[in-house]
Amino acid sequence: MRPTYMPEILPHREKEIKDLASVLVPALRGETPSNVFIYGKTGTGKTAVAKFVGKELIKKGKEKGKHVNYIYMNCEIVDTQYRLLQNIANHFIEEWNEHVPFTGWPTDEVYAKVRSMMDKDEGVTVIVLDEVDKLKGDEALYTLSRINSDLVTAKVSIIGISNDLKFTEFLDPRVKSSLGEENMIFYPYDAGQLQDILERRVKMALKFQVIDDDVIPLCSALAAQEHGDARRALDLLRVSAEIAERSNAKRITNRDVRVAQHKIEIDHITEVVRTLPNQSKLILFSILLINKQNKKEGANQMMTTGEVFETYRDLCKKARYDCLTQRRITDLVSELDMLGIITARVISKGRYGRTREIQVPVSTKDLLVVLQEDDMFKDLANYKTKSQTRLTV
DNA sequence: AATCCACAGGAAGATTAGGATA
DNA sequence: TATCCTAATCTTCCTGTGGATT
Repeated sequence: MRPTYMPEILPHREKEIKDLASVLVPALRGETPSNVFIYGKTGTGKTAVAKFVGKELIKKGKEKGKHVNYIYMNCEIVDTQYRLLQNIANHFIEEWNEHVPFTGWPTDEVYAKVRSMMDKDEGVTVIVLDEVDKLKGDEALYTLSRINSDLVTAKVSIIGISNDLKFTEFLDPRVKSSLGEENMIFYPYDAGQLQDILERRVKMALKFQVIDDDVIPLCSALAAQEHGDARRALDLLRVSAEIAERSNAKRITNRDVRVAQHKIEIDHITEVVRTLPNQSKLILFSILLINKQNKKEGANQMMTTGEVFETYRDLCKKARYDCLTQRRITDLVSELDMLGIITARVISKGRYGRTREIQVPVSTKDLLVVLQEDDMFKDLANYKTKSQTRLTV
């Protein structure tokens, strides 16, 4: 049930598979397939379909005695033009016993190498660029899109995959028209389809009857609410199973799913917090401190931008850290709000001004622990807010 | 109805980091 | 390696405002 597992059958994506296959089919006749652009939110099966069709293509190619190359690359990892070309070159290395080093060669020489290797290979090459929007600079795409005109015998077609619908808007028009010969959109799964996917997976992964009847519908419903993300649904089920297993339960129940969802959410927020820039961390730390103290005093659980800024400034002084202006804090606070770590909405307290009312919805303890992983907060752990010091003095 | 608090949040310019280029 | 460019970050200065209070 891990996200890396690639099933043999992709339920409810038959049409997409057929569409993509029919675009790529000319490759089996030795012709150049159109370039394709695939859009779709996360967990809608873009990558899975692309890989699946690729595998089929190679298989069918072997049957028919046609040689087809299929290169899959994730542009989040292979994110520069050089690495892209190098990766393509590497694909041919085994066959031709050539060698391209990780670094050192000028990019155009690698390009020339790729070209000559492809021509020697004489086949059709399908290049899949997953998450193309992560690629740095559109130069790389431009190079690839015009590679066909530089080739003599070989043929190349490109499949671009992105979850950003607006991605092509910022692209060079030439690249845009050449890449977007065919467009495909993957729509999110609905709750029923997710349920079906889960059921099939469960049959393979879990023993019979270890799962309560309402668990799968619940997982699918929760995931469907969240943009119909199949990966999310599977994660939910897997984590539920792990939770049930850990507590030595015989069956996975409804409650495990609820716990699992909470855990996934916490994990997600924790990860976001961990990768926050330092200034934002400091601000969050201030908010948490005030929150903690308010709770202790039984005061109401909200605070204003002014209070946060005051505490933040003191913390900066203590930690000998550069202090930003309140204007900037305003923006960073609303950024934290957008990330879903805190809730901040503008309210008016009438005569007493207009401010943001800031609240911390998730467990303060978890977040404090995460923040204190950072050395910066070691010294600040025992810091007391103004009003608290006043109390002790 | 008028006042006025405590900020929100826009505009424009300064500073800075990182990457490209010569 | 030095220099230039760009985007992101941050500051300064500013006007705007919802509604409890006067």
